[in-house]
Amino acid sequence: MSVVESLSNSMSIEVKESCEETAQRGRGRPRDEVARTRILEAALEVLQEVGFANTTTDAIAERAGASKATIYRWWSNKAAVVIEALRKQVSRDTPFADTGDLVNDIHLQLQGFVEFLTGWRGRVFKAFIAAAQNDPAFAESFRTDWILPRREEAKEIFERHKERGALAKNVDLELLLDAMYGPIYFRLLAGHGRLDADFAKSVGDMTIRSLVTS
Amino acid sequence: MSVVESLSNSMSIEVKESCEETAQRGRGRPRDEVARTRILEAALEVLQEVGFANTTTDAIAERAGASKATIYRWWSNKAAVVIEALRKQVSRDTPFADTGDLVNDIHLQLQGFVEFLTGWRGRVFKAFIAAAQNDPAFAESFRTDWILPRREEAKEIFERHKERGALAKNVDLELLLDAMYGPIYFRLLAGHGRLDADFAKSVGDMTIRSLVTS
Amino acid sequence: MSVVESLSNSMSIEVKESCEETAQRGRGRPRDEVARTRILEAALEVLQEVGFANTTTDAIAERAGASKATIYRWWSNKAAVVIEALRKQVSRDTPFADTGDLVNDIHLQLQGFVEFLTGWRGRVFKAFIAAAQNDPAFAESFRTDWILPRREEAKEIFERHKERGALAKNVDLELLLDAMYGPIYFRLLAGHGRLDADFAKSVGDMTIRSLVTS
Amino acid sequence: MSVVESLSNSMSIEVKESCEETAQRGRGRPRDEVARTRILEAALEVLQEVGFANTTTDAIAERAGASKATIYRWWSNKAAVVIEALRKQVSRDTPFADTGDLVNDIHLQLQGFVEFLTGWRGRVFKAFIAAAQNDPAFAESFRTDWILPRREEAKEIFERHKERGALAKNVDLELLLDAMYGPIYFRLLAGHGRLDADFAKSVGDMTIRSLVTS
DNA sequence: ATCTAATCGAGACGGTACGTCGAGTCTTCCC
DNA sequence: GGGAAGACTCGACGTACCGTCTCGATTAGAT
Repeated sequence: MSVVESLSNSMSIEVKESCEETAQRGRGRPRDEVARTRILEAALEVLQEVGFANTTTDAIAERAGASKATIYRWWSNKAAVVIEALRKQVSRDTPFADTGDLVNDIHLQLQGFVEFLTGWRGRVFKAFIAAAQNDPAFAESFRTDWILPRREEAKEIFERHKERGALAKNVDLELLLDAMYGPIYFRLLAGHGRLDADFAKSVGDMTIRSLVTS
Repeated sequence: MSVVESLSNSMSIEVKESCEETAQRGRGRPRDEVARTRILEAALEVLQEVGFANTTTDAIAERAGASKATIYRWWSNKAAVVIEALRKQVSRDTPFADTGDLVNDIHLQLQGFVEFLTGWRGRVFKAFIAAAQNDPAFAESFRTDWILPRREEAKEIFERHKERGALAKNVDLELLLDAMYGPIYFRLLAGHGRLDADFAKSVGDMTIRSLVTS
Repeated sequence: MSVVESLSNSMSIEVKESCEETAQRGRGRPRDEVARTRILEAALEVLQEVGFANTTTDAIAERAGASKATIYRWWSNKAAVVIEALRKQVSRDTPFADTGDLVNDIHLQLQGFVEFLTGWRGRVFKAFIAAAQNDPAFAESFRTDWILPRREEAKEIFERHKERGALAKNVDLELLLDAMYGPIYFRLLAGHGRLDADFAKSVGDMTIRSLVTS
Repeated sequence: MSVVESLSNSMSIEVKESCEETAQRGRGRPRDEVARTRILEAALEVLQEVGFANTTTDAIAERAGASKATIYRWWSNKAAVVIEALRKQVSRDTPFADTGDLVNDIHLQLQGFVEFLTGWRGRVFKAFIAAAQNDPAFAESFRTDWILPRREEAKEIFERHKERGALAKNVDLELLLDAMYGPIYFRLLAGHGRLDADFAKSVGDMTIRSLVTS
């Protein structure tokens, strides 16, 4: 069983497909957008079923009813296909809780995130993070499109808690968010312990304790 | 089959056998500990030079002056060798701090870990985590040969702090460790913020605050 | 899976496709007949230089400028390649005589076979037979890829002699072939007597005598 | 599944074990003759069960309750052990038939030989012949100890038939014997057709036909 | 109504690494 | 010093996957 797959994806991945590209269409047969879609769907299915390491381009091609040549014509390598497939799936989860009560917000948010990770989206999300470790361009996208917007959303809410006095002004929000999410990411990726509602509760409690004393 | 090897954290080539090791020594030629050490060292060198993805068992074997068969006799696959090699080095270069002072221990440990992650070993470590997400066998090795032994090491020290009364008896050590390491893993993998001594200090402070109130 | 390939005894690199070959040509890149030829030639060269026991698939692949995968796509194992390579050469250098005269055909064929066995290919052939005794898979290849095709070739010619009336209809061709080749195999393997043109002549004479009276 | 095993047995095989060797016994523990016997018996058993190609020294050692070192101390390689083990088993079969009637003698002899080959001794005999192809020393022994004595025996009987006038004086007995045994050896080793009483009968008939007309 | 060029499915190809297996050697302890 | 146990080096095996390539068949815009 092969373990490594991330050879030379240091180069940027061509994913952008702007609509106006059809304008410059030359003479020949136009790109088959159906095939493209089938390939991405197939990639996601295979990925979910067997994991990244056991995902082969042959398997994707076969399931998509496409040929490997078609895959490699449009994506530079296996990782690029899978990553583009993942990108669409990991887009949205529940918005940050905003009940007006700090303790409640934290607990609800952690509960929701753990729920999101438990289930098939968790598997995909793990693959998503893994992919980001191997490809700088994808890592950038991971931060910009996923991590940062969600942190901004959370920080806005925490800012309101600060204004209400529920949260001390001098609390480092970056650190607070790391304290909340870090342990959950850790268990997700290292798998050394259960990742369930109880754990979410404990992490929330601990986070809150570290705040109250400050 | 994974190779559990939490017997001796001795840093050198000592063939010294502790009492319980003589028990399992039957007849026949004993395991060549020198070869074992050479293999781990070679793995580390290859890892450093060509990166995780380009590390091959043949290269390790050749550099170690050992045969592939010997590698596969003692480690279930390439991943296991590489993981153990790196973990050994960490245990050696960054043993869990044991100064007798809880606060100090936590800070020192986090400083050491962040330092470890800054540099080429950090890149390798990220590759490990990525690989673990993709391949169940690798994930198992990663947990068994890296995560769990390190945690055991830390928990023993915390247990002593509990006995001394520096730490409340009812503290959940698993949770404590997640609180310490989680934020660091998070920044390592998501890259949304700096991963330096200051951050380590902040995480340590926060962890300790959450303990004092409990 | 053994590769039956009794289609074209063409001695060169012709990619010419006969009528029934187009039938099995589906879509996709067609088999590279040049590579196939190169592999068989390389096998023969390696065989000659280092002997059967020291012939490796890697060596054949490298010399042929092919990949091992290609070899194993078309031949079930090393033995099959080597057997086919040698058999092809024999069919080419020593095609079954077809002069129209039965007596002549038999004598020429036995002369050619004895000549073949005298020299390096005789040594290789002995190694083949030895290997066939020890390994069922090899034995199967040896029968399918060597013995049977050669016998079919001969039987076709004998059938024509039957139609011309030179050979009685009730002659058992299997037995006839055993009578011709058996004594030669016997001396080759047991080495109890000379294996030369005189012997071939004598065996031919004796075989013919046994036919005339029948 | 490995096919080849005959690497470097071109060197002569040390088998001689004269009884007076015990006289020159030195200081240490004397050779364990029981172990030697066990090894040879084990070799024969393994050989019969799995064939030469699948016979491993480990398997022999394990079954014999011996160690590989002991095997290699007394035999130069795997072939040497197996050959010595075989040598004793293939020693005797039925003596050449001598009924006074030439036709009868030939048929009886061929029947007996085919019977001998059918059954477990046939398997061993095949391995015996195969071994002779790879080792000159063993080939010599095969000829001297097995082939030639039996041919002499047969020739004596045929000489008496000549004196009685049942056989023409000018018949080449060597050739006659090759005609009788060759086809049987051929089928035994190439396995392209049945090797049974019917075949023996046919070969006998054919041999006799070739004689009568001469 | 062709011609021409880009695209598609299929699948063979060179290459690289994998993990396994067997041969024959060596090292320890036991007798 | 022989023998059992078993770890070691060496080298070939056959497999798997990657990314490239070459076919014949499609599919439009250009001529």
